[in-house]
Amino acid sequence: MLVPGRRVTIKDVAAYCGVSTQTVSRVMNHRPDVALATRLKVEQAIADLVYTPSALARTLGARHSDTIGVLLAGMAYVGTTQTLTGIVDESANLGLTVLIAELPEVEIDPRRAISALIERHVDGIIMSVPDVGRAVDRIKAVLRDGAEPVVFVKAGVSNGYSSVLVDNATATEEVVDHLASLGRSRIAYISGPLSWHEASDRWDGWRSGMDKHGLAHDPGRLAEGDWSAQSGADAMVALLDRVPDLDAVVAANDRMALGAMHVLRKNGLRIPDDVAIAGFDDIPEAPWSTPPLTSVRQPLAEMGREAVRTLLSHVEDPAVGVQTVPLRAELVVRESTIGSS
Amino acid sequence: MLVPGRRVTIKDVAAYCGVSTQTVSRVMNHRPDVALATRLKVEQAIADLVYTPSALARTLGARHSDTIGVLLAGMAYVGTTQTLTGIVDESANLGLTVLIAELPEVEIDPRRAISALIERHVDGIIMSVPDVGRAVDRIKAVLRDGAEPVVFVKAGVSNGYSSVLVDNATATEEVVDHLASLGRSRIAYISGPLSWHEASDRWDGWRSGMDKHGLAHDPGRLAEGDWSAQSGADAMVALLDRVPDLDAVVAANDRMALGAMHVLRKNGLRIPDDVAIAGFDDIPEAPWSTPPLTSVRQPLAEMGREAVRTLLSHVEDPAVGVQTVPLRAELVVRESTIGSS
DNA sequence: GTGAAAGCGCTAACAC
DNA sequence: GTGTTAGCGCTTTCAC
Repeated sequence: MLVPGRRVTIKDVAAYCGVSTQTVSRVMNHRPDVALATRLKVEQAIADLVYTPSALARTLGARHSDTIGVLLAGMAYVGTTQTLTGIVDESANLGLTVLIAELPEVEIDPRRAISALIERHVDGIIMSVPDVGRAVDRIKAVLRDGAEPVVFVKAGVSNGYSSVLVDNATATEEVVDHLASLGRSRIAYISGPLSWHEASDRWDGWRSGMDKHGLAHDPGRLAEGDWSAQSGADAMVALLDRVPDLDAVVAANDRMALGAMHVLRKNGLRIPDDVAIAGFDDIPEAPWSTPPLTSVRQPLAEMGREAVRTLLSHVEDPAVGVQTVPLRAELVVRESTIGSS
Repeated sequence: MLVPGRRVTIKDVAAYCGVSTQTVSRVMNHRPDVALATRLKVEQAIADLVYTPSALARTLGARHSDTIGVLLAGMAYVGTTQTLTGIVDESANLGLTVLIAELPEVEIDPRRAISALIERHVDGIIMSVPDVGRAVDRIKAVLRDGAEPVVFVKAGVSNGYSSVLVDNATATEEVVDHLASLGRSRIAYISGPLSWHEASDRWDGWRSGMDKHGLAHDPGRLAEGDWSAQSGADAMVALLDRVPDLDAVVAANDRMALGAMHVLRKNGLRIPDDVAIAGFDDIPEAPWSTPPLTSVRQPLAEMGREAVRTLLSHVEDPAVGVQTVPLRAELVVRESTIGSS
């Protein structure tokens, strides 16, 4: 009974069962003021005609879309996907649809991507973009003042918008605490690109941790990578050259830690006997490296869920103030720092 | 000059510069039949008012959205993200927007997710869902007959829809060829869940490869995992018990291979001297395991791009026939099979 | 409880 | 070249 090629509309349903389109609309929106007999009749018609309502038309008429936009950058980076999963899950729970706009590269002008979301009448936007260089500033510049509520995830604290994030500095400090408690004192650091806010926060954490324990953290003990395993290996080579007597390494992410472990092993250094090493992210492979890697686990999916809830609070009450939601990261200790037995 | 809270519409722009909405529409769509002076005037007005056209309204009027939908399942699995990146990139190149619907779990009823896409008037849909159990059949059952063009990625060959995929069986056969050429003969296999089409294809490849070289592939040499590293470790334990003299292992993905390597090492077996091992996927960590892991690299991003192009060919010419686009996977040989020097 | 009318923001088809 | 008239499919507002 389908009319191929033509969309089944609310009018078709109305005509099919002899009511007005308004009544069909009421049934679809579960409004109470419809007689039971009518409701049944309409529901049958909807089923018979395989009617799929148009979200576009609904949004246009209703002035809200029940849809939130997500600006994503660097989907290839660890974690982005998990955050997105949290966003999608929680949105489904709350009856929201998620629209995704991807920035192929972090440093690209976000104007078009954000427009794509606004053009589709999203009720609000979650910015899941690493705070690199002026990326977040550029986003803020594009946002029409206050037209749509916005929440940042993993970035952009105290920029005038709400944000959900973990305290990278404190988490890294805890890694240093852990190593210091094990008696390590000559601790080197492999950083991510310092243009990344996350990287510089973690670096801060390493330094304040070292300070706390009265340990040296001169620039000679720092090497900057680009998050890749290869860059971690390169950084390790440089550090071994500059600090031959180091007894521990903290890496700003797990991939760089894996690269560094490779180099340590090549140089005949035993992990953790000679050099202890810890990463950040707790990627799925971390427990399966040789030896299993101590790391910091961020509640990535939970951050996504929290971002949705925070955004919704803004959508429902535009007068609500800026909120900063800090979540705790967790140190996961494995053999790369404590050894096996 | 912004009117806060109210959307700037085409009417505002038209009134602002004293032309009809139609003329504004023409300018926005880069139609040639507009006088240069008028065009300039309108463009200035658009800039002045910070006008963002409504994609919703445009779609409703134009009867096409220039938007394609992607049904995604198992974003946590390796590769899904890369395929999505390819889809997003190529879509941007072709001036298309991508709408994503996520299935939280593979086995969930896809009806709602597909509806969400159709409700938003997508011009076509890419199904990026692993072929598990009856998942693909269920999708086909939901599709309104031929209303929207559909392309499957990494699944669903010869189901009446176009599809883009790699030949998993042949790729796995090449892994066996490689090991056989190295003189390995007692080759065990760690499979993914056999309810997954991809897993059973790879298993087929292992068996036909073993057959080709006259090697035994009895069920005792097969262990089934769930793609996780832990399950690979468990499988390896079982295999060592059943086939104590094995000299090589093929795993259906890299994570299970990592788990298996862990167990081999725990048992004092040297890789690859005693046991060679190969995985599948070539995850970023594969070159950095101990030893670096031989694996099979799929052109995941390219599959995404190809899927977009194939879908577009259907959108542009509804009469075009079903297409099957096979892409080649590539064996990446590393030390886990050939040793270091 | 139900229906009629107007409008959401845009484009297609036709005038001029 | 440009404007006018109808919609696209739905929701709102206000009748009855």
